[in-house]
Amino acid sequence: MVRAPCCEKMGLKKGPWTPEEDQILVNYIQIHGHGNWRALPKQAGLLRCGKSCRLRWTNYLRPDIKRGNFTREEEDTIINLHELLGNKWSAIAARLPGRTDNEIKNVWNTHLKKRLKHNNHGNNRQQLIDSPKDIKKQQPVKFTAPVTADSPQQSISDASILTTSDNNSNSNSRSTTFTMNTETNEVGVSEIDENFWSEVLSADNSSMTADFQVVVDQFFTSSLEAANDYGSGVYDTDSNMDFWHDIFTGAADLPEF
DNA sequence: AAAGGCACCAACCGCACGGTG
DNA sequence: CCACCGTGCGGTTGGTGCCTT
Repeated sequence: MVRAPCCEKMGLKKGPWTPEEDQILVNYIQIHGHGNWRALPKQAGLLRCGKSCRLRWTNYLRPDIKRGNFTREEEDTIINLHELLGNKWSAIAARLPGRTDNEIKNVWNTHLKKRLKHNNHGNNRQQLIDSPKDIKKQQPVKFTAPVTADSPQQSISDASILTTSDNNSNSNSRSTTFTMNTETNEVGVSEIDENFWSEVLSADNSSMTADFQVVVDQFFTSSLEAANDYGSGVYDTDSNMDFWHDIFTGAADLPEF
């Protein structure tokens, strides 16, 4: 038994939105907020399902949407993030203010995939970009490194738990925990799995300590630079990963940036 | 000028997940 | 524990306009 699409109810409109419908939706949300999406169309007087309203608002009508073509810089960011995260469009969009996941997905499918194919014809790295999930099939990397600052000699043969805590406040102490799994891709390079990147990059900043936010931001910047360098053969993935692993686990201090 | 092919992108669909009663 | 509901996400579709023949 297949669930009927929500818009198949009698009288609900599908397809492109008219300017009048847009205006009704914008006016309603500006006054009342969106609250419950399912109840919204009825309250606003729209013959649409809640899902359609939410999509129209988040992908097109939201005031903070950036319109117009993507800059080269934005495209490069998408390419690098896609290399890190795979098809996690919402996580990528979280790093591109004003751009929606849908928009990024469209740009990737229509422009960037072709551009990469053209630029990296016959290159092993391109296989990885086309099918990032292949990484999961690889054997885990076996290496010994500190797990936490508290137990620096522990082995992390397959996974590690990273914890940082706010040292500045005992009473309001918080911690943020991420799980890091490492794998080897098809060209023999050690990589940290995409779920880790997804968790870190899409994490709610308010739940992180200030110190950890610095680490994440610097890690992100470094990863982008590294990804840029990789194409020219300069990037040493293994040493880069070891470096950041030590920073994350407290085995090394965060250097001056 | 007309027809067919192609590219683009807004919108839809199905699924997964978290919250709640 | 379970069912239901609301929401978010990623994959896909279909309409439109441009380009080529």
